[in-house]
Amino acid sequence: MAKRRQARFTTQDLEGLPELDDESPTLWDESRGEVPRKLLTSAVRCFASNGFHATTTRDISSGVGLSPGALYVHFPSKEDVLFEIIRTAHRRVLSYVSEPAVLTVEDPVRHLRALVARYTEWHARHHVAARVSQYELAGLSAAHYEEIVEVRHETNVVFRAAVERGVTTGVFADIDVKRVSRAILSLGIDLIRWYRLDGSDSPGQLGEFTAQLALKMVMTPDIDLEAAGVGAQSTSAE
Amino acid sequence: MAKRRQARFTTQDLEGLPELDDESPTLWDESRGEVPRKLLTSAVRCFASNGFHATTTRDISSGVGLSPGALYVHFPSKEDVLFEIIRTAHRRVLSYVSEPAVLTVEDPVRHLRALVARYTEWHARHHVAARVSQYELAGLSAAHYEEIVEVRHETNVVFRAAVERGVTTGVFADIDVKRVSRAILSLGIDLIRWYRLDGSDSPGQLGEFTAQLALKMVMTPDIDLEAAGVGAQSTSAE
Amino acid sequence: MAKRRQARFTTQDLEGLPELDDESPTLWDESRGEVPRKLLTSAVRCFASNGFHATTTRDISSGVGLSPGALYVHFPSKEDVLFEIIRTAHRRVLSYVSEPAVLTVEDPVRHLRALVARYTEWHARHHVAARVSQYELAGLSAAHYEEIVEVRHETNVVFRAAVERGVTTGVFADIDVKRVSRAILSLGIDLIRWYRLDGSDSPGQLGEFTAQLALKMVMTPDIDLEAAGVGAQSTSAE
Amino acid sequence: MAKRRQARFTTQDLEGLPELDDESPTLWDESRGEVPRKLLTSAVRCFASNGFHATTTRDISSGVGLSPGALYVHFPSKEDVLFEIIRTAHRRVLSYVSEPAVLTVEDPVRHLRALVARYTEWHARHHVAARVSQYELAGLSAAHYEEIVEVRHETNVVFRAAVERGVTTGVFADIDVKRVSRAILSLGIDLIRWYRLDGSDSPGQLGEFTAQLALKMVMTPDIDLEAAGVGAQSTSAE
DNA sequence: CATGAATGAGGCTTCATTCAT
DNA sequence: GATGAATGAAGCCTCATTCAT
Repeated sequence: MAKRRQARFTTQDLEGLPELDDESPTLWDESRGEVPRKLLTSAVRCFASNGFHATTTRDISSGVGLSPGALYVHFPSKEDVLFEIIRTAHRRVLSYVSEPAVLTVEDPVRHLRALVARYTEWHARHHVAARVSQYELAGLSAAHYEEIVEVRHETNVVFRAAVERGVTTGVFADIDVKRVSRAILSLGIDLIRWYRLDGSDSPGQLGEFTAQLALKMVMTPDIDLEAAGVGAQSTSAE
Repeated sequence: MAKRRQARFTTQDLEGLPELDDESPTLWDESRGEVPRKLLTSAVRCFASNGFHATTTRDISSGVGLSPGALYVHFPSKEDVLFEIIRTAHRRVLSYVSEPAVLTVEDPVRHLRALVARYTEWHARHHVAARVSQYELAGLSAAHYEEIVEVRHETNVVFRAAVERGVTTGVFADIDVKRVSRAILSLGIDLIRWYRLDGSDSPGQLGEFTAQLALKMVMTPDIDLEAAGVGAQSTSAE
Repeated sequence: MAKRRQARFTTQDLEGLPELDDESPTLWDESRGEVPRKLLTSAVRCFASNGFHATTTRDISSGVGLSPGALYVHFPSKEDVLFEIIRTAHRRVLSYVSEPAVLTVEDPVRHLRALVARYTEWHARHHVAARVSQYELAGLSAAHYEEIVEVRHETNVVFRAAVERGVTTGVFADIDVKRVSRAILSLGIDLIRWYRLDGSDSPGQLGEFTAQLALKMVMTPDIDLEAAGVGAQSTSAE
Repeated sequence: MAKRRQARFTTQDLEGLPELDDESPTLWDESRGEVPRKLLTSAVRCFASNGFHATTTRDISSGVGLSPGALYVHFPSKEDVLFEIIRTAHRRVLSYVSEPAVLTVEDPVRHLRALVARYTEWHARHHVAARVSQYELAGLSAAHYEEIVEVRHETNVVFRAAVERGVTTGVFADIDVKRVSRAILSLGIDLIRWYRLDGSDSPGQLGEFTAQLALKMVMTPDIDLEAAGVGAQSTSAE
């Protein structure tokens, strides 16, 4: 009976992907000791493969070669581990797109381009942690959730402002700022659903590519189907 | 801290949103009886709010006013309920973008536009079921998962073909078919993360808007930063 | 390592004492089903022998031949089982000493006698449940604890009033009402520390005996050591 | 509901009652170092507030500002700490009522009075440690329990002998020695359930008061309800 | 069909105790 | 002596699932 937790990707499987190993460990505050950082890395992998609720605290600690109770020496609860991961990821993204190198770019085009490229690149490079950070929000307590929502909002504001500036200055086409910003963020985030570091795109390349798409979205005026020289037969088809 | 299953959206909450009520019940095969269909609808809401693993079979059955055992009269297991939901959703999407009204459109521009509009519209209208169908794949058994992957692939092929056709016929710019198709699908799916039926966009409007963005992505040639008339100071900044 | 829970009396041991079997089952509200009542009886025995915290939920349910989880079909938590026991015991005592047959006795002497006899008799007859009810209060939640304190207070009031009446009417000696009432309650309760139904005293006999002691305490004026005809040598000894 | 260990009295609370601070530290053999004595004092408070099983070794050591492992530098186990407390308390009581000043009193009245006064006074003064010593016996190992039972028996014998002497010499009424001794001990012990040093009675006053009650119990002949001048109506009522 | 008590397999967390530093 | 990370053995409680009614 009960065919529970058929976990498609086990910790072992992931161990086989060296790219996953390389990524998370660079994420955590160095103020933490080595063991808690390893636990966070293990948790990221487990949560990303099986989801928060399908991951046991045993999975996390045994991923570091420790006993079940060891987790609680360093974190008050499983939920706190999740929170730590999500909070860190959200903060890192925000600070990565808020660095002076990006913020100080005067030209709206280059500014947005840099923003999107960095945002996308970060999510690609940290796609495992990002998956947890985007898809496991339901595992957070109400209080922790609120805290994350704040950071998300700040990040959104950064993008909306960038698009807005381009429109206001007339460099971009006359587009719907809120909707287009939302779409740009979608492009930069949704890749976590399918991205793999060992695929054909490096994080940097994917960033550039996505930035190009974003620019097309903001710089092109709406396409008028009639004016687009579309044949008569298809006009009626719609 | 962190209460067990703090369920941001409870069944009750969702009950309060009539839009959610209206949507799922239209999804299920009419060959099924009324009770199983109600159970599926209840399950969709629970899975969407709390996730598959955080949802209990009691949540599902009590959402229809039935006792714990009732679920098993109609479904062999909780995982089968999930499978039924995900399979139905995937099939509906595929058939919705494969209808003659779309397939027979000759003009690549109008064809892609219709495709994206429909795809987006479907996900917006059924955003609750779509959330389950996209984010709870990890809850499926390996065998069921495979079955879903097939359908997803077919859907992807439809989009890739549409983009390809535009490029081949020279109607679209000379773009990277695979990457752009992927990005278009991202736009049409990612809205399930934030879309609400009671928001400012109707599914139809969002579909049109997204279609426009997709057209911009396929019809605009790459933007040359130098040629874009960017000022000198920022040129060096990059 | 760890020689935890050496439980002097196990459920089995107690099973051997038929007197224990006879007592508790008569305590519970008949509105409850048979299984919950059996669980309460089992819990009383476990808590009395090992204490609340040293009793496992498994001990309780296996004492009725059920599986570990069965307890939770009938009670929300272990603490609720304790509360139910303590509440029932406290209420029964109060109502037993508040019955018309006692309350309506006009004569203060006979009134107090009846009160003490009944109070003592109840604790003797239900000494196992009473032990839980008196010594395991620390296991209650704050809210539940408050509820019990209320009932205790009511019971205390009954005794204090009885003593007061005797003093006011001049039937008793001129004693300290509060302190003597407290002492009388001590006599009626402390027997739960050592009483056994199979000992030489029946609950009724012990009740009568204790009532006699209580009467001596209220009807005798303070003893003056000097006037008590005590020899000179001992006077200085003090 | 019901939080784990809702500890009505925490170490902090107790810290606030200077009387509690003053009492236990005087109990321990001076042959022990200062740290172990402080640990015992901390343990007494914890065990008294929450019970042995609900007290963690961390509670005890942190109550002295030490780390978890510190306890084991001085005691082999938590149970040994409990044993040390209970043994010390029991021995102190026995020796306190066995001092020459009491034993040499010739007069049975003054002898019993002194015995009860001292016994009561000790329990009042050390009511916190006494609570542990009386109510946490179930936490002891079988071997340790036996050792304690011995001491208790010796103490009981002292009281029984005192009462017996009074009866034999005709100074006391013709009472049931065993039962009355038991009742007297009840009066001297049960106060630990409710006594507080900051209440209206000092240990000495409570001792005197209880001694008076004991004397009334041994010196008064049984009260004959008929002869007690009770009115006719109540005679039949019984 | 539906019920709901019961099961049994964990899952999260706690905690007495150990041990390297 | 003291520390505090680590252990491993439970303990409370949950939950998918079964089955007699």
